[in-house]
Amino acid sequence: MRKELEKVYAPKQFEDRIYRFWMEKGCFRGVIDPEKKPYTIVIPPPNITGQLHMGHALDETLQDILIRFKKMQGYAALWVPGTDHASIATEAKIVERMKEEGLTKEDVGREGFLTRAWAWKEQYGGRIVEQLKKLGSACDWSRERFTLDEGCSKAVREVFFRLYEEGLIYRGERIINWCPHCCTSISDAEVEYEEQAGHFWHIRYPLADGSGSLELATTRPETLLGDTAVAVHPDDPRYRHLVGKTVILPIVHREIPIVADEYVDPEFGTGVVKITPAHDPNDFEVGRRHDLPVINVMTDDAKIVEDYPKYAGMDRYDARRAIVEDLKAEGVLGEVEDHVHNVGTCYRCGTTVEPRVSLQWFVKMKPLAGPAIEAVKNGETRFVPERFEKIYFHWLENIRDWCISRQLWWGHRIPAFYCDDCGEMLVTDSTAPVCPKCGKEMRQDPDTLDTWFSSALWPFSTLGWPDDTEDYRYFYPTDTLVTGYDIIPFWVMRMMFSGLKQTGKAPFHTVLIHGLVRDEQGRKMSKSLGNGIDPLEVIDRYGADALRFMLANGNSPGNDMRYSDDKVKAGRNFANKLWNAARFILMNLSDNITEVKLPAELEDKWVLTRLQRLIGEATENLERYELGVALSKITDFLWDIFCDWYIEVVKPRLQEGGKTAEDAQQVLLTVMSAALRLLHPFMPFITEEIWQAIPHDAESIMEAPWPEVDEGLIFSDDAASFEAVIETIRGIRNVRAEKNIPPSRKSTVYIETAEGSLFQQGAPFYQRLASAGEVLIADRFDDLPDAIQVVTDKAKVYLPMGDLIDLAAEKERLTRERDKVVDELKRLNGKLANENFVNRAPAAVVDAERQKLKKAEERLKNIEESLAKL
RNA sequence: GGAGGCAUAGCUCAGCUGGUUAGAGUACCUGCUUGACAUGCAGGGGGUCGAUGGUUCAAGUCCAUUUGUCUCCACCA
Repeated sequence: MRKELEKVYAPKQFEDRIYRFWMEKGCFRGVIDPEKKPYTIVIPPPNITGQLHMGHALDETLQDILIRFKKMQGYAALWVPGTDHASIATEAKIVERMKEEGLTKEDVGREGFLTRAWAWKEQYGGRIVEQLKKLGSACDWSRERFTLDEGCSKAVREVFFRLYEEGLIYRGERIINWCPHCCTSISDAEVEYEEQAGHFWHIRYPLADGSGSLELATTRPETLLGDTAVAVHPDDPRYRHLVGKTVILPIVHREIPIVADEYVDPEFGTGVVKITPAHDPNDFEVGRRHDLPVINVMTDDAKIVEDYPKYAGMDRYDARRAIVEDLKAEGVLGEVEDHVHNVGTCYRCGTTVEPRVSLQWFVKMKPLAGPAIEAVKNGETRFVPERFEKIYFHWLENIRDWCISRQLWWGHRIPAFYCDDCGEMLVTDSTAPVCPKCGKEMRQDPDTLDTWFSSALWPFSTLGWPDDTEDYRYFYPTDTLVTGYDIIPFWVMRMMFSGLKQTGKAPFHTVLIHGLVRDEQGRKMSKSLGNGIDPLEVIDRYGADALRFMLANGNSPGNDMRYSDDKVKAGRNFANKLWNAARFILMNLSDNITEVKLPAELEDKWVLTRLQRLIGEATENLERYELGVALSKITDFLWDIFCDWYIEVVKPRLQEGGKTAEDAQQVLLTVMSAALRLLHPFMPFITEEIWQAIPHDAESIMEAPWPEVDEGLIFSDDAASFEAVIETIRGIRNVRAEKNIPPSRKSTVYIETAEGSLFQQGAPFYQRLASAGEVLIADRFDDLPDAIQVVTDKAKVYLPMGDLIDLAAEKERLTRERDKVVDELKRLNGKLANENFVNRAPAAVVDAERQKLKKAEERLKNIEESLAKL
């Protein structure tokens, strides 16, 4: 059944309705079909704490374009949606909320806390999903997943067991990044560095034998409480003789050794370094090499521990001030320099990270990184654009073991159990194991896993792995992963090594990387700046299609883009244009019009030829992930070729009625139908709404086939002829505009040409499109009145306009044109006279130049003949 | 310290593996109640493609150097 189109393009009136229609029809469902090839994308699962922002909007739009395109191309397309439990972010939210009630985690206990967290998830976790729907995302919601659901949890445990069995997961005391605010360890990838102004305090450590002192410099004097050595370079002549002696640690007055270690740079500072293995990653390594004790001086929330009564309970910065004062009092403080250095901060809360030795679980990375590097090197997986492979390699080649335990409750609990009696440890799927050694009840590790541990399994855990499901067999490996460059190290890399390790296959063959959406001034959109643009507001004002247009148009892979209201408006305007073109066609469409088989007129052949070219090019661009290029070609075609030329040219035929009108209607329908389908991946709502209104086969445009090039509708010569007509019309418009002649003032048009039949076909258009009165065509006109002249390579056009004609000006204008053509001829002749060019350039290029030369020569001849008549 | 991006019309940006006289949107200027659309139509001005050098018959496109700018990584205590 055909529907009417409203007079005004008002996306709000149909976008939600159409989304429901798709849902009810099951258009988004990925259906296993052995006859088809699968095409799978898994969504980068947004955090349940999140709201849709422009970054999501871009990410989802790109995925949606690919899914819709592939589906129309006949693939069994599946887009798996879902959300991420986001352990730190969510836990922080819940803790915050409890704080308002005056409660802490400890007050409610683990069970109570998790109950609250799940309740929160039920209440708010669906928000972002609803927002994705507003965008038009063609996700298979029947397969929606959550990183903490039963299936994902099973996959997580399975991977944990496997890696543990192989010794790739281990528990140990290592130095890790600790966030004193979130009170948990975080991984290297979760640390962000920022420049901070600080100081460089010089401190003298007296030698134990009283023979003097060693001066060193530090940015963190408070850590001296945990110093267990000072180090110098083994070859440093200044200090070599002191190695093996001891110094007295100021304030604490502990005797600590002087060690020699290559790590020390003699050129930097005084060439002496205090070693605090518990609070600095490098010092930790030095400590291991020299078997130094590790003294932790801080609590979980970065306060000084009770072993140092004078500072106990002081926050690390207060302790710093106090210790500096005490050093001064002790007379060991030297120079204090200003110093700018980079400080690690928690990506979540911005708190300065405290490196800290602690007992954590780790994944051994080296054995996993190798295959992940290899898979990209050998092309099993490729990045678009390619340059991001470098970032990927860099991370994997320099990777350290991954700290996966988090001191949080919201997440996948580590399946390890300890016997408090005998110290036995057991990794098991059982929920209440007994100690295999002493038979006692065991206590489960209180920690949970890094959120990214479960995200890393997303491409296969969502498809049923570790079970051998139909989905997994058919849809895995997935095809394209779409994500921002900022999460390559967090996610892409980890999915790669996890997929390769667990499934033996790379989880996807292509990683399509996009950039950030910045604000109009080019700044990163952020909460603190308050410059974020809410995509939902934009959709509310302009429609989802306009927003999607803005995000896809003029954006190329890997590059950042700027949001701007004007760009969204451009999208809305284009939608409006398309809307009105469709309305125009519907107004003029007789019953039982079918798509064209044999185009009748020149303009029909032209527009169909251009359409075939568009189909070929847009398809190729899409296949190469050049989405923005494809969209702008489709837009240009619809607006310039179809609306501004074809529809205008064909209006008189539609008025006339009869066969010629029906022929035109067939072409209008053919072109509209194909162009709608080409545009559909980018602007799904409006294309569906129009699709429903025009005669159509498939019930939904989503089920319509992607257009293919029809060789039978390519008419190169006719198309070229029509271009000549267009050129002439443009020429007439130009001179009329130049002379400010109002359209109401018509003029007889004399066309002097050797190709009379061609221009005869174009004759009706001059009246409509070039304000022509009578049109006369001949090989030669004698005794023409004075006229304005338009000269192309195929014709001389005369516009006798009585009082408007200034012969001297005409002569000048034509002379200028002649000079231009002469210059061009000179250039072309020069090029073609160059033997190197003719011999070495491809024949096609040389031919094209010869064609140009011919055209220019014709044009020059015509101009000169015209001039002669003046 | 290392790596990379970007630099093209006033503004925002396309320009794929080098091949017309470098494009679009927007802004600007001039006309237009052209019965689909003023969210529009027609026309116009505006760029020595950051700089220098090189490769090539041919460079916005490839190479080197350089300037500005942004980002990522490392983090010398």
